[in-house]
Amino acid sequence: MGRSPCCDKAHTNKGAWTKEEDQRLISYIHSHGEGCWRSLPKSAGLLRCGKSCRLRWINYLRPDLKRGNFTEEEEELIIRLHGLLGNKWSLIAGRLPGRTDNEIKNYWNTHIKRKLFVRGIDPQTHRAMNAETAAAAAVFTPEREAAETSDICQSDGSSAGGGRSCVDLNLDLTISLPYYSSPQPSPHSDDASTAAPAARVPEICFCYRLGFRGSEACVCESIPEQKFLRLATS
DNA sequence: AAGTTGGACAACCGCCACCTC
DNA sequence: TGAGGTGGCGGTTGTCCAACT
Repeated sequence: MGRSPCCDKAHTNKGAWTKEEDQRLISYIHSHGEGCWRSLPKSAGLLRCGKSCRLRWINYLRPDLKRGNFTEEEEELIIRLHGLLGNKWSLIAGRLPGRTDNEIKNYWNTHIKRKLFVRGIDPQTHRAMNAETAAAAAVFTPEREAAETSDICQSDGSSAGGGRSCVDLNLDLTISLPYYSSPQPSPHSDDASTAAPAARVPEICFCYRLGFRGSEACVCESIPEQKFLRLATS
């Protein structure tokens, strides 16, 4: 006995989405929010698998998606993150606002892989592929690391130990509030600079980061004091 | 002009982890 | 505690289209 199929394949559409299907999905999610993907197609009047709806929304229809070409900065960040995380596309996507794991995965396979090959670097191991290129393309030596880091890091003189802080390269993968190196004013703390690092929280609605949108579930905008509290107390 | 090739990207598939009962 | 349901993830495939022969 195998697992039950996620949907009735005999009565679902496959392939490219039509404009009408997109519109149905968008309007349904706008009025009901994300979630319960299994029952969503039926409720929204779509002849699609729930998984397909989720994928279409996350990878293409979400309003906060950043369309268009990847910038040099994004590309370098992806390479560095891939070197650290491997094929953890969702984690990498989490560090690139507006980009999806699918988009990054595709970009990696079509652009970056080739570029690394040209450089003589194995895209999987991020190491030189042969002895000839090893000397030139050796990675992760302290000197090279420092030189490459300078590309995506900026000197702001505010951080301890050298006065450097990396731009959005927080690799803390624990489930917690994000940490920012530069102090940000917060209504929860009178003096952010004197607070312990763990207590410094930025002004970001975590409901939003979890996928809630505006009026759907989040009331942070109307009650600023509740930012973060919903996650912590629920 | 027609056929072929290859790049780009959307979409699907199967597996896994987590949650609920 | 284990079975089933569900969502999420990564790998792979399918399709479109432009460049090339």
